[in-house]
Amino acid sequence: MALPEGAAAHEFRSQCSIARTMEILGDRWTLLIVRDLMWHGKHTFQELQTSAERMPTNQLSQRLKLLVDWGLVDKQVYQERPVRYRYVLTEQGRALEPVLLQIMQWGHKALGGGLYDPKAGRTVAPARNPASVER
Amino acid sequence: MALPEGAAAHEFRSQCSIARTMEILGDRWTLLIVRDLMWHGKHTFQELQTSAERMPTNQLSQRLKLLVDWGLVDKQVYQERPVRYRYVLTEQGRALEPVLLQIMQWGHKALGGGLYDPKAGRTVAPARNPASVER
DNA sequence: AACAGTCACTTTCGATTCGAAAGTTGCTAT
DNA sequence: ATAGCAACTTTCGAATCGAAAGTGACTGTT
Repeated sequence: MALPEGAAAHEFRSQCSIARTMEILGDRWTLLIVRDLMWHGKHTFQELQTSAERMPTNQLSQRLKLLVDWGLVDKQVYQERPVRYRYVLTEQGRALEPVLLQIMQWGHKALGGGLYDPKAGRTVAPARNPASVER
Repeated sequence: MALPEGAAAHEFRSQCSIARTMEILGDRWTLLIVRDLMWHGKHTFQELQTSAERMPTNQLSQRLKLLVDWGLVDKQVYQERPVRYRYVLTEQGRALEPVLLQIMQWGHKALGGGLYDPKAGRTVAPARNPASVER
């Protein structure tokens, strides 16, 4: 099976799995898109951009394109006339769930962020105010 | 116990633990510093900057400052005259190990990166050429 | 037929950040 | 005096970011 275009063309700067991953996911937005696709039932451009963090639309557009190129996301037409698109995680993309979970755990403990339970589909521990975060 | 300065002053853009974490670790370099401090015995500025990925020294300097501000890294003087510094992970910093491990797993499977075993202190699966990465 | 609305983007542009290289500081060693 | 090293800092052009406005294809309403 062939690589997605974006991936095939790319020369990684190092052998390290972590470095390689950071070349794809190492920015403020990309993992938030993955989070919304994975857990929050957001699948259209509209839904993704009206998400909590209000990412700029040009960034969303670019990131989605990259995620598709890397084979983490699939872009499907779910309606013709007018044509509308739905973004869905591929198997590769879904494989990021343990990464998201670990990051969430850390962000919860260290930064007082909320804790979401994917199985229950709801937040099980609300975020604390940054000012009250203790070490 | 008080928050580290950088953290106390900061207003997160969202409640989400993942979004908060990405505000700190969401760039190409920061996690690589954490990786080197955690697993590869690199603790001085010199050691960190001659690491595989050759990060620019101004970035290294900035990132280290932020990591110290966030309380993930401790900067210690290990030698006076001339004064020399050693960077060490705090407990918060060490708590990132499961995150690193999951990212490594994903980067190995999805991008053909190498697999390092922290307990054994060595690479247990070498990186594959990007061109040969299969899905 | 004209006009408002929706979705999915793209364009623009000033501000910020990045990265490569060179420069600085404080000290030791010859 | 000169060279060398560690740990940065400065410089500066290039790349990227973010906020806002604009575009195009269509539908639904008057």
